Amino acid sequence: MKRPTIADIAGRAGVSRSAVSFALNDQPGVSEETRQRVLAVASELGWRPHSAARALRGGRAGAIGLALQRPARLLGAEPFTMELISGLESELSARSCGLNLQVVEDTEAEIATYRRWWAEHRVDGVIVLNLRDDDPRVSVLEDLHLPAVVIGGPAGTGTLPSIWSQDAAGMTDVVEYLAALGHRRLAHVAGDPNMRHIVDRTTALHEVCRLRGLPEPVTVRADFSDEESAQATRRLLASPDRPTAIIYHTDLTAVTGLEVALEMGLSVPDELSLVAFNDSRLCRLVNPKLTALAHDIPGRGAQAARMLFAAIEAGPGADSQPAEPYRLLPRGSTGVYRTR
Amino acid sequence: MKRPTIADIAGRAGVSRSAVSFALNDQPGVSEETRQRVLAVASELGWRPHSAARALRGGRAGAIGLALQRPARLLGAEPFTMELISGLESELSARSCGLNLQVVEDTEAEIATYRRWWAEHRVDGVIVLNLRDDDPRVSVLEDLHLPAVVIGGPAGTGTLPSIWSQDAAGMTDVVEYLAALGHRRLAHVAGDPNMRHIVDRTTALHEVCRLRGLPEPVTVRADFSDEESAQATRRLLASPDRPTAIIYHTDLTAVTGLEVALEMGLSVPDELSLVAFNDSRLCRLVNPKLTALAHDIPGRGAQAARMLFAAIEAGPGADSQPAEPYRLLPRGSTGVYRTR
DNA sequence: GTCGGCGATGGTCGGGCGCTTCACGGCCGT
DNA sequence: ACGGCCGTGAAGCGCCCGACCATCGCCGAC
Repeated sequence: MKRPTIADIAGRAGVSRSAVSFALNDQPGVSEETRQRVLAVASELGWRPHSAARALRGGRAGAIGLALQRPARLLGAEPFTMELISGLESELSARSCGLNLQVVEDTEAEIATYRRWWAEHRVDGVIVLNLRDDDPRVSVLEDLHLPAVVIGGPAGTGTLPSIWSQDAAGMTDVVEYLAALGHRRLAHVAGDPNMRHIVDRTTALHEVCRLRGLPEPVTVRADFSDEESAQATRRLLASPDRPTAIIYHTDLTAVTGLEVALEMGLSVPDELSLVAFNDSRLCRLVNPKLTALAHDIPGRGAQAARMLFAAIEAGPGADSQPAEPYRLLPRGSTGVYRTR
Repeated sequence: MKRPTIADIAGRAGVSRSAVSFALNDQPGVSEETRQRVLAVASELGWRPHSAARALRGGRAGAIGLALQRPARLLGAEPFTMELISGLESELSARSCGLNLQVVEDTEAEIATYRRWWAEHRVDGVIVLNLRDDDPRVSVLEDLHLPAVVIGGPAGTGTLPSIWSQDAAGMTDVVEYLAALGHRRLAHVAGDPNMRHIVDRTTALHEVCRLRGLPEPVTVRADFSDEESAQATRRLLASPDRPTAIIYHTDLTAVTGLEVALEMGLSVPDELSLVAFNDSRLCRLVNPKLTALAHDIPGRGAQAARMLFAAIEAGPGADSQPAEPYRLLPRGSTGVYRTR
């Protein structure tokens, strides 16, 4: 079984290759009758354009790239990535555009991947995750003129359009909700403090606490591993003036935190309230169910894809957009603080 | 910034384009000295082969395909996919081969994707997941002569090589372990009974129970959703001769089952033992921790990638291989059955 | 009334994207 | 003179598109 080419179609339809090309691309220059004949032959032969030939001709690669920078064994644990991908795909498949995935070790490798994709003409644009302060990826992508959409921001993305999750607003909602429940000593188990969204949240947390006259909150770092999160929680809860509410930067860390709290004999939510950024089934699987800040990740993926297509077609200079705000979903893990 | 081509290198190095090509591809026909000069210029210019031009020339597309057939919102919940991908990538990136991802609705769409990938020359081969009985994907891939490796099997994969997880052996281990703990009434919360591995497990379960003189086990179906799994568990536990041990087909369904059991006031493991196929952090997050059948999913991904490369290079007719066997990891959710 | 010119229509031709590779051709040593 | 060794030229992968060309109908000039 051989792949048909336009030459095959041209032969069968009794016209030149150019005529076939015009007909298949809805270009003027062929009569309606010829066009129909060509289309009929093409579909009969099951013709599809050879993506490499198109790309070589100077057209699109017909794919976008996504580099994932996470330790391999942790990628699976968080639903975020797959949800984002499924959102991306919903837009991509509508335009029959492929998705190129690459798992990379670190930022350096990620940049190398972008250069490679660019030099090899493999992708028409990329989606950038987890923006950091002074992120070197931004200027590389600008230099390469490789269309890109950053998820994160809005500051620090240079000329690249971005989708910024409203992390400060989300954190503000949480703090006000907890304050309304009577909580005063808050703690924050955060991720990598180089991440833009972590900074935004931390800043907002301290800001709101100050405004409302709450004591200075504690922010501790714990990345994705169970151990770090468990240990961070253990330390927070063992401290003399232990917090009455803890906000976690992911669902996974929050669930781990909950286990630790229960292990230490604390009653949730009577003695300790817990909130997770990122909602997922995980939050509903545990007991009590976790109060969470939910956002529509597939929706954000779709939005990113649409923006990327716009950037690919229209060139740089597109506008950044806010993502849908977080929705606070109160569940069993938060409640009025009861002094004993 | 323009991408350099071999013509640019040829100009700078003062040789012909063919000489450059020979030098860059370790082909004979250029002197060592020229080769070094060319390589130096190439790396100075940051040259990389234009993947489309190579592919057009008749070479490889330099990418493999993975079609994921799952409802979008469920894809994220299970770590399986991402772990598999990270395993694939570990081999792919070593050969600087890309991964094309496509989320599809159903088998029909998946087949259409294979045809498209084939016709568009987009991938050199594909990985096929979740083999079913009389799987129509197999014959399509055979007809297209598109190299493929099936994860699942070994039966029913036609001429395609496969990696077969030893599901029957895994199930046998579990049953014997449970029997040794004194359990006699077993139940099995399984997934889609069209899936090959589900059939293998179910068959093995019934077989072993028969051999050991245990009563006929119950198999009920529950796919990936929380509700189905919860309901299946509830029904099993409400039946007059309720099982003393339940085996779940995924970590996620098992965790849901555990929640239901605790909700119904059963003590785990004293009154009910639970086992999950597929280990993950989820199993360790809950209390008691779940006994699980673990297997190395990234390892399997890597194995699949290696087999696919072999199939791409050597043509069809490669051998199927067993995957690493499941390892039974006894944890807190299983124990001796205590009659009350 | 006839005829050249002209635009529109519907098509063909061929080059070239970047790369590989086959066929050949100098040049040297034997 | 002849066989390596190095190196060049050119073709061609499949597709797109700018350049070109034939035909025809229409119009105005004579």
